[in-house]
Amino acid sequence: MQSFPLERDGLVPVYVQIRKRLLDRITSGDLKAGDLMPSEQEISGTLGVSRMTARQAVKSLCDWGIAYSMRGKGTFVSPVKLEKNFRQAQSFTEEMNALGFRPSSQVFALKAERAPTEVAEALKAGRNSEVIRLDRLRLANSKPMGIECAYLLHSMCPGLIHVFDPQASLYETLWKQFGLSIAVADEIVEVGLPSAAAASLLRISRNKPVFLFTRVSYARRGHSMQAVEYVKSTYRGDRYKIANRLTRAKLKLAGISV
Amino acid sequence: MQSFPLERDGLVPVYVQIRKRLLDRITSGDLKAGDLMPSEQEISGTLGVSRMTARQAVKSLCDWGIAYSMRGKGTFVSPVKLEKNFRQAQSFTEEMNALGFRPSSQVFALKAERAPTEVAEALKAGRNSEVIRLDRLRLANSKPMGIECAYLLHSMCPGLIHVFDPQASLYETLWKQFGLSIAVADEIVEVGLPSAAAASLLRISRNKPVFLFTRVSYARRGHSMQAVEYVKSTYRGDRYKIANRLTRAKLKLAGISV
DNA sequence: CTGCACTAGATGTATAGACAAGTTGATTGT
DNA sequence: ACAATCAACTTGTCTATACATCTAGTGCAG
Repeated sequence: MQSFPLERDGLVPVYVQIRKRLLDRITSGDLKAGDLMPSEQEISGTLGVSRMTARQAVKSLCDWGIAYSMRGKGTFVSPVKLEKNFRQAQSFTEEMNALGFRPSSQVFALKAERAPTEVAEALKAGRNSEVIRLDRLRLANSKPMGIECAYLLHSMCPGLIHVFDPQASLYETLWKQFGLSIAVADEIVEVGLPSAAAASLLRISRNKPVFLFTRVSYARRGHSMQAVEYVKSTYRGDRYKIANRLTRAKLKLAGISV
Repeated sequence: MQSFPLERDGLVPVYVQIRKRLLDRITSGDLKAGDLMPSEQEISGTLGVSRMTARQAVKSLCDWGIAYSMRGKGTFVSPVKLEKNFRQAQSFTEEMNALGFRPSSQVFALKAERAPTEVAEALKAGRNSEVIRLDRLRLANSKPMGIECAYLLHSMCPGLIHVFDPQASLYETLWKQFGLSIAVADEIVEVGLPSAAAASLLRISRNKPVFLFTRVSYARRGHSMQAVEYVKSTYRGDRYKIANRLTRAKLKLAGISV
């Protein structure tokens, strides 16, 4: 643990500073997988904070799966490596940037229309709700990766048609222009064969398997969680794969298995 | 909040009891999505616990995504429904049971062999490690769903070949016979076309797209996380889909995006 | 050498209090 | 009528303490 003093100016909570120091020791390799981390008492004494504050820092690392505690023994660094490319609710743009590819898009539809039944139901909107439809071919390093057909609730982002830059990230635009931050998304993944139009755009033959995604994204707006976006995507099977980390359900006592 | 007293016998922590009461109010519909939950002070006063204990109960609900807090306003029930069928690190058996199907298996290989290079690397075991290979056709309601080819470290489950019941759940056997509890698994999902053998077993033609899973499962044994199982699976694309819940990365301040 | 008791140290739980900071609505002064 | 202020209530952070429970080692009695 570095011993230079913590900042008590109230700008950054003390437990966040402690957590950052612990994370730095893990990412720098000073603390390796399976290593014993400093105990709560030790942190408390070294940095001059109460044990509960030290505990708050350690516990949040455990909540994130970066460490785990064993009663009576101590807290250890989790041996399962942290990998960046586990799919989060991030946009194609962010995902490709994280993987080191250069993302781009070709917009071939951007217009307002009545929500199809399937879309209206998924977004829990009225049958005749107006949506903005955005069809894009997605490319990484100029090679076609997939097609995305997005439906956005017009009421949540009025005027998107006029302010949207075809090369910009949709999620970034939603945030900067409309204050919408996509917090969670439910996604169904299926396999299939591409439609004739999709095969042509993706430059593959129609008998090549593809990923089919159906996604509903939710934004936190004030204190309500609002369905904002419905997307159907087709991605090339030879250029795309999904990495998932599966974790055992946490809840059994409570009767809900999350 | 029910007002009958909490049990202070130390068997069940007080904050777990409080959490259970809050969860009961949510699952029973007493508290609906978007509703304001009782404040920490209110819980503290009503149940006669300290505010920090009440807070611990509320915070764990927030950690699980069941509720969310806003400073100055209160804590609200999260509007996104809890669904049971989001893929966890559960076995085929558990998954099919949860979906209401009747799972079964046909074992067509169960033998000890030297780990192939790919398997040895994934399990972080020596080149000549002995593994147990278990090939199974998986069926739901007697219809073929997929093929799983599992490699298990022999050192972690010696004698599995003799005690394994072909109709039992592998994970259940690992737990009951060897004390191995699969805690986390990393999975790669790809799409492809089935091999001739796979197509025949799955009773599909070779041009039907399939899911290809590659999975490494880890068990917590003592205080170390040990790779135990390497599985390659082929699942029928017309009978299988994946439901994922994607959540925004929590960490930005700390410099790690989990 | 075996086995039991004890101890030091670790996390888990619980309490009581304090202050900071954000929200909301009522009150008060202009 | 309007605007600024204040009061009450919320969550967020931090401290100091206490006891429970589990682990691992030490040492002593047998």
